[in-house]
Amino acid sequence: MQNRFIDKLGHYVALSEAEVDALTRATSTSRKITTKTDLIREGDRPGPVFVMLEGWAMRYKVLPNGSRQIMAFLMPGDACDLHIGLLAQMDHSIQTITPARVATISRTHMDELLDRYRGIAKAMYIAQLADEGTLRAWIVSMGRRSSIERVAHLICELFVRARGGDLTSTTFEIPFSQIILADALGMTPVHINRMLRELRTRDIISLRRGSMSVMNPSALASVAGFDENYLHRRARSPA
Amino acid sequence: MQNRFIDKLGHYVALSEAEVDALTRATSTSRKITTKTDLIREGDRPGPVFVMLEGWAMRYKVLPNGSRQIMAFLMPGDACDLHIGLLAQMDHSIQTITPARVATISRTHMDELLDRYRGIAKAMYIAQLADEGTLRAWIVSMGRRSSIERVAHLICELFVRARGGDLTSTTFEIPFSQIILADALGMTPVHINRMLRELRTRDIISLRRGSMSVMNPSALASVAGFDENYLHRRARSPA
DNA sequence: GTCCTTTGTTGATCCTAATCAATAAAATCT
DNA sequence: AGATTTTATTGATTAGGATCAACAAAGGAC
Repeated sequence: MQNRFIDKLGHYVALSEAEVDALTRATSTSRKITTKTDLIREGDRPGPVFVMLEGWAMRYKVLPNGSRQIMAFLMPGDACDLHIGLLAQMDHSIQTITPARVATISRTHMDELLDRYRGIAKAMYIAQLADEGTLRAWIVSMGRRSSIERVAHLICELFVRARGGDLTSTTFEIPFSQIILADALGMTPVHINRMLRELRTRDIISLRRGSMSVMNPSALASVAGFDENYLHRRARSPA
Repeated sequence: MQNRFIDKLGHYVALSEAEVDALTRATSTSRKITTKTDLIREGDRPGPVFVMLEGWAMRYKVLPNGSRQIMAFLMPGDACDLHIGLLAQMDHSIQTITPARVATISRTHMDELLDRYRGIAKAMYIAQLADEGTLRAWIVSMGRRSSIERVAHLICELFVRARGGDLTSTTFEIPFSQIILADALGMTPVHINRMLRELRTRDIISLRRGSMSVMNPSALASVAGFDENYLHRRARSPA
């Protein structure tokens, strides 16, 4: 057990000892970041690749009318786009949701790792494809699911991403305010509150201020119509 | 002027002659595909990379209740994910919307191109990042824009992607039925029809059965609140 | 050419979720 | 500790878009 990032990549691909070492070195220096801190802002020239070692963050955008839309959550083990450095400017911002510990890998160092270690490259490409699948799944949710299904689906997704696909395990805490949830799902905090109340009444989740826990994962998956295939937790078997 | 794929990559990165040659060879054999044909289906093991040379296609998913959500449009020059072959199974389907001509590049050939030609690799990574930006922009639209804004925003996006960023150019035809539009924007065909009527009444677009044309791009952009930065049409300048 | 299916169009009604509003309860600040 | 801000909660009302329905028009199939 190294760190959450190496764990996650190692889940996709069996990494060699040299690869684990290289990743360990690449993420050995990290910064503590306080909550609600922008790691990078829309319009900025992209810098290094960020790796979340502890804590949560979100990708988001604020529209001219002031409303905010969250487009992704980053949890421990997640990295932002590996080739991000190729872009002229960021099209969105990234901000911490909780206190966090973040490692950075420079663009040249990242390129070197991808070049030199096939296992790392493969694992990171799979991670990127899984992230894209997640974006598509959010589009499906926003377009074709009711509000309570959307809420349940997002919670399921986070649960599976954090727990490694085990929907049967015990409770799991998500450190989101209802405002965060609203801005991720394209709803109002008032309506989120009502949908959460409904799930709580059915003993599917429990709520504390600023966080919630899953009590009954299978009931939650049933409300959501959750199918986890888009998270691609099983890599392709060797042809 | 080779084909739309090479044009598009060449827009991101100045390709060497050898790179253009390699891409020309890689896309020299192509198939004609009739409209409404699945190129690949959800659950399938991913095959080669598809390159759209002519015609349009869409990524979509059908939910258990029968409703469909479209998550992306592919137009001439677009390719599906370059590392798609790494996944165990597709999490969505891809289907042609019009008659199309499609080239395929095998996984091993793709890897070879990325390995050998830095310009191709860079251009394709930028294209992939732009696709991700597009997915995020769709999430923003679905979450935080009104229905008429959503319609206008999608048309703007397609216009800019097809025209190379020139929002001032003349009319441009989009070969979508209103049903396609509805399934892309998470709305009903009835409501799409009303929003299109509104745009038509204002002389912003014109409609024919099965397609529409943009008459007044700047008025359209104004309705949409369109900011094209997410399409990343300008690559990073050399540091 | 005729039949049949798909797509487009409009009107009437309903319902989900937004908005408006007021209060409570934490959390953060100084 | 007290003041201020943020977050959660509930009720009342409104509105945007869905649903239901009916028909027209175009395109494909045979």
